[in-house]
Amino acid sequence: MRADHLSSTLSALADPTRRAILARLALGETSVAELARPFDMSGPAISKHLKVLEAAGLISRSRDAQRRPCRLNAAPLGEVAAWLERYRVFWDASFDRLDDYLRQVQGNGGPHGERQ
Amino acid sequence: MRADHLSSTLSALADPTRRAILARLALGETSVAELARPFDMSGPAISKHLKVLEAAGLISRSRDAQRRPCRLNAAPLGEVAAWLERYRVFWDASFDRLDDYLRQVQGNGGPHGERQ
DNA sequence: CAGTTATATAACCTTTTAGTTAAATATTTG
DNA sequence: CAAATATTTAACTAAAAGGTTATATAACTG
Repeated sequence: MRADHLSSTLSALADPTRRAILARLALGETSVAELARPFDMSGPAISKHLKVLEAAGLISRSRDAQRRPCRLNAAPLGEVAAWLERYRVFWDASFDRLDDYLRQVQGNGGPHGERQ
Repeated sequence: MRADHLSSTLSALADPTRRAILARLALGETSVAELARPFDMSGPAISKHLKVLEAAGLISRSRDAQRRPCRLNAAPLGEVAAWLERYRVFWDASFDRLDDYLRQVQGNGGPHGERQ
């Protein structure tokens, strides 16, 4: 398991089952059984996914009779978004054009740089 | 390796070495050797990290004599940001307060629900 | 063309991940 | 308290991840 928080958050998110669980939880708190329903997967497998999400701080669990309802804790997603912000300029279309411009000017692509 | 694009992007990002490589590339295109310099890690290890980043579409490589300079390709980061947007409301402070309010009103935390 | 530099691949090892089934635990209900 | 329900833990397996060293490839340089 990785030490830093951002890594464990990203690692937890890098699984479609876990992202689907978060999407369900965005609709509201619910039980493990209901979270498991959409998946062709054993209960213990879901339980492990929930453990990963909990370890990453993305969900928290309470108690309701036999049920252990889960709820979304989105704070770590905010940290991911904050990390991503530093790169926003790189994927904005305006920057793509800026980047092309800089490469032309600086000639980093060589004198015959692909003009597109 | 996971099938969907978002998963492989998040998986590629879930490693501090690879994120550091991206941070370096945000300063501009550079060689594998220079990317490797800050890390106490063999060349092949870095080469593998670059392969993971390339497979996720986060970098692309060109040729400059013996060098294979890498450059940042931030488009997949944009996809991550787009995915995250759906959750922004959940980590904004205003929502946290709204959520507390809803729990009090609906009594989901039980009649003696933790008031704090 | 021999040597050097830069990088990639092969083969291997260890740890982690993601799943399984069977058994244990916690809680409610009759 | 026995049975039922909801979930977790244990033990196991297979595959993937992340690292290593040794070797191969590609391109330049004398």
